[in-house]
Amino acid sequence: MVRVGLTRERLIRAGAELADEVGFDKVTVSALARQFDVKVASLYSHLRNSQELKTGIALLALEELADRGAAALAGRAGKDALAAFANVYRDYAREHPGRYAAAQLPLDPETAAASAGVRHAQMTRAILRGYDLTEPDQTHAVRLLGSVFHGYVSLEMQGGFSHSAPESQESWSRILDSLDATLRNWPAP
Amino acid sequence: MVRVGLTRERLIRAGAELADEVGFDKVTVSALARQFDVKVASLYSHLRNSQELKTGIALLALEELADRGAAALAGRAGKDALAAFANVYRDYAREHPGRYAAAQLPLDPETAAASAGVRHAQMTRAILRGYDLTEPDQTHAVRLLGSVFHGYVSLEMQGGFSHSAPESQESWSRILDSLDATLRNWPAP
DNA sequence: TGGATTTGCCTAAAGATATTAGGCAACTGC
DNA sequence: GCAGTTGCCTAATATCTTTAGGCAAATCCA
Repeated sequence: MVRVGLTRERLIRAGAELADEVGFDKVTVSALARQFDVKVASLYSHLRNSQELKTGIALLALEELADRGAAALAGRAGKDALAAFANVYRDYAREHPGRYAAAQLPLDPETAAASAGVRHAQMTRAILRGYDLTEPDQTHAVRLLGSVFHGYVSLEMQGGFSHSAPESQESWSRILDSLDATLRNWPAP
Repeated sequence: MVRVGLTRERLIRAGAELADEVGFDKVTVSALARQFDVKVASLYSHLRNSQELKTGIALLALEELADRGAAALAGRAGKDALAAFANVYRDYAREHPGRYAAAQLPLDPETAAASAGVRHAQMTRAILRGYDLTEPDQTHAVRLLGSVFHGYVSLEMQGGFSHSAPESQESWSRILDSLDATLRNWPAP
C-alpha cells in the first residue's frame, strides 16, 4: 500500500486542473480519486465532502484572479487600468474556463467575506479613483463594472458571440471604450 | 396501477416549478418522479434523459422571458423601452430564480438557434432603434446590453449586492441611466 | 534502533441518481 | 367488447457520495 501523499492542497489544485480540462460540473470526488489512482474513500480524510472540494477550487480561482488583477493594476491608471483589469477577467476565463466557472459558485456569506472576492471589489474601487466619482455613484459604478465584466465573459464563454460578425474582440474593445466614456461622464440622477 | 397522465409538457412545467422552489441544480428525474408519486423509470417514456428535462426547462424559461419582453416593449421607445425590457429580466429572475438559472444553461448551437434566444436578440436590436447606432456599433451595443442585464441580475441573485448600501434598486436605476446616456452618446472608435 | 503512536489509504457497505429492458394492466378505437 | 397501443411498473446495472472500521506505513521518541 504505497502512500501517494494526498493533501487538501494537492487535491484542490488537481481539481482545478481537472475542471479546466473537462468542465467544473464534471469535477467529482470519484474523478479526482481516479486521477491519483486511489480509492474514493481515501479523499474523505482530506476533504469533508464534495462541496468542500468545489468551494476550494472556487476560492483558489478567486485568489488567482485577484493576484492577476493586482499585477495588472500596478502602475496603471484611468482607462489603461480599466482595460488591463477587464482583460484579466476575460483572459483568465479563456485560459481557465473550469476555474472561472468555479469562481461563480455561490458562497455562503462568511466564506465569501473571507475570500479574495473582497480584493476584487477593492481593486474595482481603485480603478474608479482615476475617474471623478464620489459615493454613492462610485458604488453604482463598481456594480456596473462587475456586471459588464462578468456578463460579457460568461456570455462569451457560452458561445453567445461566436459565429457572428463582428468579432467578439472588437465588441470587447468598443465596450471598454464606452465604459470609459460613461465613467468620465457619469450622468447625474 | 392508476395512470397519472404524465406528459413531456407537464413534466417540464413541473420541473420549472420545482426549480423555482428548490433550485435548478436540484431538479432531477428522481425528484420529479417523487412529485408525481410515480416510479423514476416511468419518466423515461416521456423524456429521453435528464438532459432533455433540463433543456426543456431552459427553453420554457427563454420563451416566457421573450414573451414578457415583447409585452414590455409594446408601445415604448427610447429609454422607456430600455428600462422596461431590463426590468423584465430582473423581475423574472426574482420571481423565478430556478427558471432564470435554467435559461443560462449552455445550449448546443442548433437548439439555441431554434430557441427564443433569437427573439431576445431581435428585441434588443429593436430597443436600439430608439438610438442613433448603425452597424457594427449596434451589435456592440447589443452585446453590452446583454452583458449588463445578465451580469447584474446574476450577481444580484447570488447576493452580491445585498447587505451593503446603497440599495440594489438604486444602483439598477442609475446603471440604466448610464446605459441610456452611453447609447445616446456612443463613442467613436 | 525499536517500540508506540499517529496517520494514510484501504475494504465494506448503504443510499441516491441515471438509465435500460422487459412486463402487465389500463385505456382507445372500432 | 375485443385488439392493439400506451403508460407505468419491476428489475437490474452503473456511477457518485458518504460513513465506519481496519491494517500498514510513517513518525516520534526514548
